[in-house]
Amino acid sequence: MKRVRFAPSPTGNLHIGTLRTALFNWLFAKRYNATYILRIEDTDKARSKPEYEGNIYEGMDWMGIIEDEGPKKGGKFGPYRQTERIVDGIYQKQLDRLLEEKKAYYCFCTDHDLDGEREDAKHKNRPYIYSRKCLHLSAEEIDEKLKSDISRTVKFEIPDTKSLIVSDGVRDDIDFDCRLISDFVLLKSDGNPSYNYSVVVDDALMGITDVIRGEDHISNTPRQLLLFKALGFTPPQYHHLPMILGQDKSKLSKRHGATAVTDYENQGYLSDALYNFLALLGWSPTDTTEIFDRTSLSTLFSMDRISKSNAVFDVTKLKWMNGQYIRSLEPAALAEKVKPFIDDINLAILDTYTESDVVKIIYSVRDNIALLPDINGYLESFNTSFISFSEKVKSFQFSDSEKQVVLDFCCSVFEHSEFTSENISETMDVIVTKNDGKKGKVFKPIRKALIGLERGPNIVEIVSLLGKDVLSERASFLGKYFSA
RNA sequence: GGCCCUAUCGUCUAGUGGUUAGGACACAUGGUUUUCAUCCAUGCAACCGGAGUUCGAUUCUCCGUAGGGCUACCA
Repeated sequence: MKRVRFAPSPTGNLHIGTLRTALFNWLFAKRYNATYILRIEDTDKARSKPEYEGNIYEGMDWMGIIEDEGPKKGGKFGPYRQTERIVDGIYQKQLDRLLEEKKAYYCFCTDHDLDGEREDAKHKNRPYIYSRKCLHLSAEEIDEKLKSDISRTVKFEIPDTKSLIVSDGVRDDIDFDCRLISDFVLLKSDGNPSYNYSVVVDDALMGITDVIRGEDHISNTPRQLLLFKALGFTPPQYHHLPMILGQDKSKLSKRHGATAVTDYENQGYLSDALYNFLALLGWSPTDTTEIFDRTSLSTLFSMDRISKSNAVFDVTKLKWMNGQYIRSLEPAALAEKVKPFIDDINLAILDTYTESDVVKIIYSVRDNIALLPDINGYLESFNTSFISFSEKVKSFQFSDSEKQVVLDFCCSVFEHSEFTSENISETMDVIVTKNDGKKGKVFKPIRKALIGLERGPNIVEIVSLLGKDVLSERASFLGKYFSA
């Protein structure tokens, strides 16, 4: 059984790029029947915040990505939060082995020393490699320094290998020259494991078989692979995903506008749409289908169709896709999604209707909506307020023939005992026929006179929902107004 | 600077040693619609450059170029 993990660090709100990584891990799990693990990498004490971890859960929940094992869910390989694993001594235990086997060593160099070496390397146009000053310390020297309160780290000694092959599930084998890689920190001076160290220990101990992550981790991979070997664990298969870029083709970041998943939720995107859209950023099916439900995505997804090149995040297409999803929703489901985005003014309008009419109203304007809050621009037509209506009507000019059409309609429509769409439509048809089949000459004045607006959803729908009472109020007003 | 990855319409992408290089978004035009929107049709638009391999390269190789990533006691 394969095991994959999504390992975000709670140092900010869940990012769209991070979410994509989670999604691909999730899709991999669904497709290849793997266990999906959520691990919180919070070893950066300064930047990690509980509220960010909460934001991650919130985003995962919204997207419907549910972990099989994780901090909240538990599991046999826990704990799943790195700070808790530190307390359990998990990293220390492995570190002792490395120290014992002389694969790692204490380093007492100061920031100042290290910065100097780095500057020197830069000056000489050479890659920075740690001088290994501390590798050659005698046992006595080390003991003495360890007893003092002098700051120390533990570093990994990079083996002198010319060629280290990293196999990647997405691209060809990648060849690294280890002589160009500097010894790096395993244990930070604050006593916490570094990322490159903790990630290896955790992936190893949690039995991770496949690591699916962003391409920005490629250069970390040789270090991690070396650590796997030094610890005697079998490394996972790595798969490096292309990056998501902003419009200017640089790494997607805050300056590109909305990048937090919650931003998209708040703007009125449907999680289904984002899910579908993100899946298509770096993966493509064998045919030209673009709209997938979650189930078919889970079965169609495959690692061998992941692309290698970075992708620009195109909000315009996401917006289009959101519209597609909105239009595919059933009336009740659409109403439920839309309601939280309706503003107070429009809420007041809807309050004058029954629950089932509200659902019909919302459904009647679905073609005009790309983002959920767009609904607010289309509800005015259903305003039953007489004051607001009469004021709007007074701003229009009506010709005599237009007045006649409106009056005709008002007379005929009340012949129906019920205001169903069919009945209203039938009345309309009669009037259109009377006017030489010229629909424009009928629909436009009726909309202006009865609604007080020039645009809006289907007039037949509006009239049937407005109902008899409101319409008779308006009709009698128009009767007086037109003859005045 | 060093190391690594990548390169097809503006964007997301499909694809092949010989194709009219396909689809989607966007854009333009036309149609349907009472209007807006939706929907439908059509159009516009791409193989980064140079060598090499080959009868033939967008496709394979190399070299450039461009973009991206990493180069931390951040993850």
